[in-house]
Amino acid sequence: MLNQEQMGFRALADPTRRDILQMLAKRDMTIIEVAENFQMTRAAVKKHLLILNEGGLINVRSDGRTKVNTLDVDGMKKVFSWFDYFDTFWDDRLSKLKSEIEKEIQ
Amino acid sequence: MLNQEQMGFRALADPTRRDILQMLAKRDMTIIEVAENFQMTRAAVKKHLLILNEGGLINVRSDGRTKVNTLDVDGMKKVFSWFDYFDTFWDDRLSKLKSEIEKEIQ
DNA sequence: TTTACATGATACCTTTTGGTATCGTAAATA
DNA sequence: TATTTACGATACCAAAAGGTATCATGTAAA
Repeated sequence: MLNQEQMGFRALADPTRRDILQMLAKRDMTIIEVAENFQMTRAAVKKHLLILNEGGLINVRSDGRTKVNTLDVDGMKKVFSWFDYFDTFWDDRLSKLKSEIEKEIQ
Repeated sequence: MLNQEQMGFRALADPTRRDILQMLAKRDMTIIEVAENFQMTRAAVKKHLLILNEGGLINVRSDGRTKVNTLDVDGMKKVFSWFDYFDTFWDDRLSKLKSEIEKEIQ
């Protein structure tokens, strides 16, 4: 098995899966609800959900006979934080934040 | 051809390519210098550099008979900014950044 | 000019990926 | 009980990904 970081990035590599994440950011959804938004079969959607789960980007909660897919915010953060390595290059974003915070502090 | 966002995420999906990006964040490198850091052939590294270039994450500058690979900061930012969609979930990261910057300011 | 060097390009191979079709199962419900 | 309904699992397929081996090319240096 590959490491968590790799599984996370792998999960993000597919446009369908990125779309699913954005959908789950709005609200939790069953696999059927997710599949309604795509033209592929439910089986294909299921595979994407599996990969998202393996990447730690979503979780599944049981509710009776239905299963609800939810965004895993911590998993998302972990992938997101890979970019921290490049913080020195994000100057304008950082300085914007910085000036906002400076204002806030005063 | 696929869109730029997709090509960017595709480029980030491979661990070798993410390593290359981190190396180029430290300093510009020729393909030979990059290849010294891996056990695969130069041809394989070349393919990775191509995909990184197609994803807009690196640029290549000619210098005599050598070619120098450089990080494309703007391209990196574009992929990075995909995560903006999830800003509502990043609260604690923002506050962490905030406290770091506050320390810096003092 | 000749030779060495840095790089690119192509053919080929194996594994992974993204998809379909199909079958199986457990829980609501008529 | 019988039948939907929500879901999972598996076999299979075509295309893409990641790698090697090999050959070609342009530039620097002896």
